[in-house]
Amino acid sequence: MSTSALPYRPHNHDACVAQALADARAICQQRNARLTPTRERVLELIWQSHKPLGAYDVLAVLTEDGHNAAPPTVYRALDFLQQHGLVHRIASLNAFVGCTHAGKHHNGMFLICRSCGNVLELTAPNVAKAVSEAASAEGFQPEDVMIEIAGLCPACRAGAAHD
Amino acid sequence: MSTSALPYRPHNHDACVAQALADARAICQQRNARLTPTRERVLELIWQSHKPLGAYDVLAVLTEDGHNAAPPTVYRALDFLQQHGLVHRIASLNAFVGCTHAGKHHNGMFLICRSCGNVLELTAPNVAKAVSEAASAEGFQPEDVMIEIAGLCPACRAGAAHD
DNA sequence: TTGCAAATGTTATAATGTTGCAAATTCTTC
DNA sequence: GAAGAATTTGCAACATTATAACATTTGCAA
Repeated sequence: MSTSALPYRPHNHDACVAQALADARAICQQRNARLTPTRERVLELIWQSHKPLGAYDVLAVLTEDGHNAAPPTVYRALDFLQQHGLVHRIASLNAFVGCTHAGKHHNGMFLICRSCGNVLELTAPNVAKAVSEAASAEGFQPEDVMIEIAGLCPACRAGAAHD
Repeated sequence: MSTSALPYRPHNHDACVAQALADARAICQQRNARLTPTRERVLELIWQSHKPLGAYDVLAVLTEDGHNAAPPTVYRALDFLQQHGLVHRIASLNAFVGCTHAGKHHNGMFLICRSCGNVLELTAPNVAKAVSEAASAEGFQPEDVMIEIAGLCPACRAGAAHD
């Protein structure tokens, strides 16, 4: 059992990844989308790291795997995974994280710890509502909402307290 | 008077730019920060465009100006302007816009029209509050909040209606 | 089994951003 | 005003992130 780089609540991360992959397979089957070996492997790699993973990080691992991969290989897989809501791109980091609410169409809100690098995805109805109201007040029709919050996670706050 | 690429409310854009520059000068003076000619020119260029401007777009204009500029020239100016709250970087576009609330420390919320490319900066207290509450509920200490909303601005919605 | 669409391989290149060091400029202090 | 410190700029090279274009292969269906 791997226990490093956990998000806020401790958990068995291998099981967590396995679950995510199983969910992804189910979602893709239901949609007649092909979760090919490369795509699945990329998803696995992203899930194994709770920290956002860059496209070239993924590429490096694929190369270690013996996979003869080039940037488009990775970006295509990532596009696919994004389209099906299986991963999110964190724009402020140029990196990707596994989606913890796979399948549902949603725009997560991301808490990004600047110290340990972990990212927590949240769905905050109040935030979504406030954003939607603010946009409406300007006559703006929102389609894609991106909320990324950098700061300190609980663990790192505690650590920083007794530096 | 230039009237193209206006944000949601019509205005005299030249005056708008001039005001932004005057404000910037005042802010920098007050802080003993040096708004050098290059920095000021970059700020001006960004303000002249209501659409976000990429670093290399800025660079191209500086080059036209006869300024012997390289990428670091632009990025350094942009860093300076960001640090003093005079411009914002829009992460989802890798581009920069003039800050409409210069001087005040704040995290704007950006409405980005996917059709015309204009960006409106908003301060929405309800959104800020909801975000802060959601983060607190997770024990997370927010430092930098980034909210970027892509969608359709009022003008483009109207246009799209009778396509 | 042929034909089509989707997915992948491959090469090259575009777009964005950074590092490191030297030269010039501005500010400070005497 | 001159010496020295600090900031800003010039400049070259390079690093990182992402895409374009086209050929090839694979999976699936008629």
